Amino acid sequence: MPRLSSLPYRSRSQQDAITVPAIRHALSVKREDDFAAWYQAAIAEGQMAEESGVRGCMVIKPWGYGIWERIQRLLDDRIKATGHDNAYFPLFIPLSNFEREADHVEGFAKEMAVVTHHRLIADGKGGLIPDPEAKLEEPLVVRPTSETIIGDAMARWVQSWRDLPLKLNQWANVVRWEMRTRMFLRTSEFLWQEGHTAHATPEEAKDHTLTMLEVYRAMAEEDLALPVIAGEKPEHERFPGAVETWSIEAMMQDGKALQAGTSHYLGTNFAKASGIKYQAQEGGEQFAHTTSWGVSTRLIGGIIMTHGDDDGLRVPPKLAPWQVVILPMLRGNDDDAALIEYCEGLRATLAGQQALGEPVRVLLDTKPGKPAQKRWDWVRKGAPVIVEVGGRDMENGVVTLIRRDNLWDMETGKLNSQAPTRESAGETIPGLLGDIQQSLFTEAAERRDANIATGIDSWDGVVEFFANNGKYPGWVEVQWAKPTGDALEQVVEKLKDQKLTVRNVPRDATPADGTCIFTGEPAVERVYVARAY
RNA sequence: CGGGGAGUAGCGCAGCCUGGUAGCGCAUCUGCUUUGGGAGCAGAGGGUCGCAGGUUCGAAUCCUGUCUCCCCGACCA
Repeated sequence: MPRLSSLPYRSRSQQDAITVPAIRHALSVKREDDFAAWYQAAIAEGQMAEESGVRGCMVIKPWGYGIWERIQRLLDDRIKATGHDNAYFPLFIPLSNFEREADHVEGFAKEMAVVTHHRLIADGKGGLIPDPEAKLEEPLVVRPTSETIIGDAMARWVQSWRDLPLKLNQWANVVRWEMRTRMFLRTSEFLWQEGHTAHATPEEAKDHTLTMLEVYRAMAEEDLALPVIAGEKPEHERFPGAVETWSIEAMMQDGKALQAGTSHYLGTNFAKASGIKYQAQEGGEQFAHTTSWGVSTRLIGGIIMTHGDDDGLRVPPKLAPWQVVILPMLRGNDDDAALIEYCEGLRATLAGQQALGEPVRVLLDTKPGKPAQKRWDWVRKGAPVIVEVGGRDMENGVVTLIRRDNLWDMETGKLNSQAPTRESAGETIPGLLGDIQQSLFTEAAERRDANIATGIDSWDGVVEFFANNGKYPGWVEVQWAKPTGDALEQVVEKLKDQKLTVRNVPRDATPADGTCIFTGEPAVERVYVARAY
């Protein structure tokens, strides 16, 4: 078994930090001490979101929503590029429509919000109650996902083989009445994208399921700097009503797995439930084969727990609403105007350039306030590059530049800063943004790879790994015989006792060559086992 | 949904046991000082103590209910 040091203090430079005089970090809680509390502090201090007063629902603040808008834009481009059109379907689904697919009902029935009345009346005590006279003939459910209502539309829109494939996507909110919620990771209402397609053949539909899985992998790794493992979910983790469920799985800094996106091949289950039929080219009526796939605001939780550090968020440049924040050290005197003008020169230069394929998003922050306070606010929010400019910088024709991904000088315990000339900063910052995007990915990928144990060939070995590998143990890759039915249930129970789950069967894994750690039979595939969110 | 903990100023908390009408630190505002930087001094503003009932002359404090958050469990594309 490889010897693994505990997360999140993985990198060499961070380990060295232990010998340096105490650094005054921007957050009061450290990842190492209490990861859950750190996560909440990072969200609050990073101005991402706050509680709303409604169970499981959150207010996403401008900085957090700005990151979601960036994800939307980048992913929407990828979805359009793979031939999908956006549409919008209703929030409310008639109960009878929702009832049609049996597994789907079983999967979601216990977490539904139901609308039963359409009017309120005074209760005579100064309050309001649903008007008993205004009870809906048929209750409406708030969508937990839209397979059934989109299936209903597809049944109308698909008549002929010429109507296929039908490739739709919608950006929407959905509601699932969760028992236990966590900001971004599991909220009762969340924002997401759900793609729905119909195809003539199972081959084409399965192929498309994998196409979208690959879109998610690329989006996660290239845009979010989130290394993921794409693979198939085991039978018991399938989406209700799906024939195959695939996922991308990411490792958080506490070693837990986060399912970051899913893509489902639905067979003809929903086509049969909704009546999505077409006249085949060779004659005869056929059911379409459908797919669905989605990613949600949960991705933001993944970004926080992957890139965040003890000073708050570190937002990958591709996602940062502002990639560069210029902070003039305003003194409230006559010199300020010249300083702002000097900064504006850099702002205009950068705004006219491209980084990572788009115009640089640069903010000249002239909001009143103490410069140092403003700096730490942007550190906590995770702006990739912070440029501070004081009077002496201006005299010398330079600026003071801080990279959020490399904040501290570990030798001295002080902030790491460079002092390029203003002209040089204008030229190098676009490239620097690309470097930061890459360095965040590399750091996360190295951390993940260092914390996946391979070669464990027994159940006892797995138990030992999770028992003896510190607070943040990571994942194990093991081989199994892909049990089904009762045999699978026994395995799931065994895992549950250790708080473990099977994550997925990696798509690009080398073939199994050993024995199943659960049954001792010849293994058929490799799976990842981990604690999970 | 079960067990535990918690809701008092923007944030973090004390006060609650032993009811008498709210306090500390940070933040905010004003003034002065300071000025390569997460400042110092002085003064000031801000809270129907989660909400609703009850007990009481009087409730942040005691009782009941309820909402929300956190942790553990069950559940969870």
